[in-house]
Order: sequence, then structure tokens, then C-alpha cells
Amino acid sequence: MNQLQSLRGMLDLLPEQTRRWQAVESVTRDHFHRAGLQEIRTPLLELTELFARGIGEATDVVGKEMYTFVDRGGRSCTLRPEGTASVVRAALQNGLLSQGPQRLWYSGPMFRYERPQAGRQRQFHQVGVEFLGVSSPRSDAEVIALAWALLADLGVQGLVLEINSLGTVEDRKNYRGELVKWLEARSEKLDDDSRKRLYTNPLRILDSKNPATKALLEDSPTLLETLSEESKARFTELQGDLKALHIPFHLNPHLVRGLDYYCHTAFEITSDQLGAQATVCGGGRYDGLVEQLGGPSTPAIGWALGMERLILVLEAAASADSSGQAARLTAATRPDLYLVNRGERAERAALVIAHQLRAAGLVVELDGSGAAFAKQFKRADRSRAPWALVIGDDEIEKGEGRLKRLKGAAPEADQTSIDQLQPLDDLIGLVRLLRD
RNA sequence: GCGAGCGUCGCCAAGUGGUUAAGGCAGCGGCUUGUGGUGCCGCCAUACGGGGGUUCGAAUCCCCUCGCUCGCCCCA
Repeated sequence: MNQLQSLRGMLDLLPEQTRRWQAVESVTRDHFHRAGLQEIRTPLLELTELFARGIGEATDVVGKEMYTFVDRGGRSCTLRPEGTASVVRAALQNGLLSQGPQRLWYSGPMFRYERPQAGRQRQFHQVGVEFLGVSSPRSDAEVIALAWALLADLGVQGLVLEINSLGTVEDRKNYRGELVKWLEARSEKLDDDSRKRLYTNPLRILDSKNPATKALLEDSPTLLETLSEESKARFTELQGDLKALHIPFHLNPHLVRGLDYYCHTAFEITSDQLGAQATVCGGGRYDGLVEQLGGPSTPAIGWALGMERLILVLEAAASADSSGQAARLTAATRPDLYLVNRGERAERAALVIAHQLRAAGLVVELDGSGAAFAKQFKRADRSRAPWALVIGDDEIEKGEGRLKRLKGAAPEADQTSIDQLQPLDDLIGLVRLLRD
């Protein structure tokens, strides 16, 4: 077949899907609004250097997953693989930081050249929160609470919050040395991947999925033990805040973040509904990033949430509980009225009536097929509208449409007998009737 | 980048070497129903992701390629 296709890992969102996305987006927007966050929109395309410096040259994201090309002006450009670096760049470029702390959110597509699998696409979508210029552990708790409450608002079930502290750069350097020493002594027990990472990115070995390595790491020195007193105190403070907020969390000393800019608080919200890519939301503190991008030393914390994964858990929640919040959010909308019409004069009249009823605020689906009534009724039932207004030439003759109950109104009952005439020049009466 | 599984009509799906590739849904055309939503008839893949090969003969076997799915890696 020579049919043109979308690029690998780049998905179309069909109307049925888009509906769910819109529901999530509107809850999200409302939620952030109530928390006093402001939306920021940045370009999809940035100078490659922004991500190289922001995320870290050595990370896999920068090293092998970016969509990078040279533009006509000879600049190296990259489709953003995440949102934080862009937000920080925009804040710096526009002088936002000199206007006090910034509480920002964003959403939109991100691009990573990876092998697609469950919950992972090459073009994927994130919604994220970034607090710039706030250093108190209180803000860590607030940011986490924001994510937690949003997910709760969406009716998503069975989520687990895991937290860890990565400490300061200093703390991590100390720990890294200790961990490498400990692992070197046991390198014959490590899997191949982990052995390779021993010198490139030893901290990542901590969240290896290899069962043998996992078992080995049970007894390894942990980052938490190595933390400075100050870092420890900070982390304890955060835990107290979370308890005060009644947000349940698990301490996971093996939780590390993939991007270089994180320090102190790191957290992930995972779902057991997702297969291998279980993280719905991940984030942490990144006090060094603003400075690294050429700005003043500025503390910051944020998270990003994967839309595709969120939709997946939302759908799982909706099918598990058909009357819950998630199901309500993902439910198909139904028209108030389906207009069945056939015959030249009837079709014109139906067009006009549909137009008028819509102006009056009703959701009206107009059958434009001109097909046999039997076919139109089938479609009318499928639309799940509770009512059909039937207009044929007879009805035009009498000036009365026939209003019929559809299966969408009450599927179990036999609706074929309910049938009433409705004057076509009394649309107000019709609207009032349908509004009940 | 590595590994495994899979690719038959818009969707679901039968068919594992042998004449014209089931069926359902959707779509289109028509008949019918004396409570217009029922019922029925017809049309809808010279074609089995693409290309090569084996064979008298392939959707069915082999090779390559593309795509999808899941896992590793990585990450949201």
C-alpha cells in the first residue's frame, strides 16, 4: 500500500479520544487557576544548546533522543524534548524572575526519538508546573500537593507517590563515590547494563529493573544516609508537610531522576495500570538550572505529567467504575435532539429549525443524508439523543413535527409508542419541552 | 540502539499449499413493514502491508523490507 501514513510514534487524536483530552484539559486548567498559577506558552523549537546545557549533555535524552536539525540560517535547532528548560529560558529572557517568584504551568507536545511502546510515543504531551524563585520545603510540598489533588480531581485510582531526596551536588558527589566503591566490589553480580553505567551514571543503577541487581541493591548504602544534616532536615520538613496535607507517600531511596538538573526533592507518581512505563507524573527540585542557563542563582521546583499516560489510567478508572468521576469525564456527549428529515421541503425546513434550536442553546444533530427514515432512525438511536424530531413532507403539510422518544432516553423501555405532535412554528415550546 | 510477537475490506474477523478469499458491523442502493426505529434483497478485498524466492500451484513455506504491539534501554 502506498497510502501516506503519520510518522512512527506520532499519533492522531480522533474525535472520541480528543473528547477525553479536552475533559482532562479543562479540569487541569480550572485546577491551576484555583491554585493561582499562570499559564506560559513557549515555542516548540529551541536552540539545541538550551537543552544541551539545561538537561545535560551526558543524558540519554540529549545524547540520542532529540529531534535536531540545522535550519536554513545554519542554526542547530531542536524540537523540545521536555518543558522545563524552555520555561526557564523564557522566564530569563523576559525578565520574569526580577518580578518575584513565578508560579507557572504549561502544556503541549514534546518530542523524543524513542522506540514507541505502551504509554510512550515520539510526540507526547506533558502538562507541567514550575515554581521559580521559591526555596522553602513548603513549596516542594505545595507543588506535590498540586499534582496529587489534580489527579484526585480527575478520579484516577490506585496512584502511589514516591519521594526521595537527592541532596545537594556535594551530597551526591559523596554518595556517588561510596556507591561506586560498593558496587565495584560486587561488579560480578551486576547485569551488563548496570556494569556499563557504573562509570557513566552510577545513580541510575539504583532504579534498575533487573531482578538480580534489584536484590543486590537491597543492602547498598543509600543516598539518604549520606545526606548532610541540612539536606536531611529539609527532607524531614517536607515529609511533615505531606503528612499535614494527608497525602500518603512512600520513601524510595532508589528513586533518581534522569535529568541532570534535579537536586533535593525528587518524586514520582506511578500507576499499576500502565505496564512498563508506570510513571504518570515526575518531578523535583532543580535549584541549579536557572544559573546553568545563564541566570541568577534561583531555587526552583516543578513536575511534568504525561498526558498519554494520564489518559490511559483515566480510561482504566472509568471502566473499573462506570459511575465514578473518571467515567463522567470520559463520557460521550449526546445531542439533545436528533432531527430526522426527508423530502425536499422538509429538508429545508429541518435545516432552518436546526439552526434556530441551536441558537436557542440546544445541541441538535441534523441528519443530512436524505436517506430512508429507517436508516435515519438507526443513526438517531446511535447518537444517543433522547429525542428525535421527525419532519417529512406530511409533517410540513400539517405544520407539525413528530416528536419521538429514542432509545437514548431509556434503553430498557419500549419507546416506540411514545410519540407526539409538535407545532413547527412553536419552537420556544419545543425548547422548553426538551429542557426538562 | 537491542529483543519478542503480529500484519486478510473503514472496523472486528474466518481461512495454515489447491477451483470465484467466509461472516459480522459500518457504508451505499432498493423493497418491505397498515403503530416510519422491524424484516428482506443487492452492491462493497482479482485481493491477503510491500518486494523477491520456493512450488505445477501460496494469504498460507523461506528471505528482505516497511509498519504495528509489547519488553529492554530511557523517561512523563
